[in-house]
Amino acid sequence: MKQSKLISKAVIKRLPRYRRYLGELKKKGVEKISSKDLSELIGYTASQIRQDLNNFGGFGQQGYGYSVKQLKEEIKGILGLNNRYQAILIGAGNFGSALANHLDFQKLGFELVACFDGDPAKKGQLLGELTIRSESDLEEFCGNNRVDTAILCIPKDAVEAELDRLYSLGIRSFWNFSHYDISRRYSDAIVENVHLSDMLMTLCYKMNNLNS
Amino acid sequence: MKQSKLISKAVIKRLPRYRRYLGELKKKGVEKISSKDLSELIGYTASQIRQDLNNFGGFGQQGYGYSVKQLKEEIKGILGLNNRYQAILIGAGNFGSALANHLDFQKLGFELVACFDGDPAKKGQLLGELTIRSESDLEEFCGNNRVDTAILCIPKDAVEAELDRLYSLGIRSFWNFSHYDISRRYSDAIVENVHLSDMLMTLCYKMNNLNS
DNA sequence: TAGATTGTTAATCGATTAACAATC
DNA sequence: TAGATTGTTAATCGATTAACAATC
Repeated sequence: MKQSKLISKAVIKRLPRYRRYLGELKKKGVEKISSKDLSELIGYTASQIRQDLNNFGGFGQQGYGYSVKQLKEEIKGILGLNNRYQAILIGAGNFGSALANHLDFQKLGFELVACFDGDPAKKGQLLGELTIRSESDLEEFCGNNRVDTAILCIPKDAVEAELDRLYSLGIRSFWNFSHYDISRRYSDAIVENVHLSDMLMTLCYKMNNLNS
Repeated sequence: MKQSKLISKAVIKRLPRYRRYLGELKKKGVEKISSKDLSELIGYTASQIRQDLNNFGGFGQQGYGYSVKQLKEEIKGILGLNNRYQAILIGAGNFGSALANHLDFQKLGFELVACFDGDPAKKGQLLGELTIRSESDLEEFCGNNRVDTAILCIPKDAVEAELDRLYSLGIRSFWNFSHYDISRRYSDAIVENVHLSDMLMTLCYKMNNLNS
């Protein structure tokens, strides 16, 4: 991995898709693949694939192609999926529960180490393998454990106060399911936003504009 | 709204954000806003805002700015949020329930008219205002009701068979939470993908590459 | 009228695609 | 060696930013 120059956002967004398709190829026992064949599978141009991969180093071999296994590992490394960033879940409602139950955090570079909910009735309940903690135990937990990331599954109105708490506890990385604008308040925060309603609106737009 | 030329994807992706901020301004009672002021609020350049809006028509007034109320309505119209596209939910697990309970479909151009789940034990249970139906009632329901969109909240392995069924029932619009590649199978399908694990990987990458 | 701010054209920047020499 | 396919440079395309004339 060379990666001296800055990698563009567009490239980074494509990396998980590369990883996914390479994983499938590997499962099928495919050992090598050319940019052309991968192109047909994944839906990027062969040229773009070679361009993308060469941001990080020359993983291929002229006249041969790319080793599926090696390339998959390289991309894992680039994405940093071998990390175990410790994440806490804030809000154990429908969305929070869905994430906790269905995402394979380990494969994604994270470990879910705790979840918190403001509803006293939920305290002590099980969410997957975790016991739901009271919101008020947040400071104590963060004092005793390293916490790298907070997953915010709480309503927009509750985010600002919660964010201030988390930030003051040293947390700088957020996976945000609300529409609250974290980056505006803390410019040094690392934020990934999931705006589901925006996505559904985009689908609505597409449906409206089929013939164009 | 003129919209003779084709609107770029980049512009469309920004529209929901415009709508959101304009909604907030309207709530606060703000009547007009200049591209410069909106720029500081929303985080796009003033130039970009004017460029974006002029794809659809001259909504502003020189020397004055934009009417918040009018602009919000225009954007609603462009996105097509006054529609009531009839959507059905396939899969009433954690994610499906989260969507059904927390999204305001009416504001997003849709109406959730039914939900289906393969688990017989769930049949008849309430999900919000809807009663969960059996997967096997899908054909009958689609025969008696207009269905514009299917929201796929089922595991990847189950998607292909289900997709074929839905497609054969005439459904061409999909909100897809799995990693199954719908567009590859049906090139005339309108698809919006939500790849949560890809997003989390992107966050992982960002955390790894803070200093660059 | 003078000031403000749009609408729009031109300039810049970035990302994708095409081409091809390098090389396995 | 000949064929295949990469790595990389150059060309194209698209999106963003800057500039400014039009105009409210």
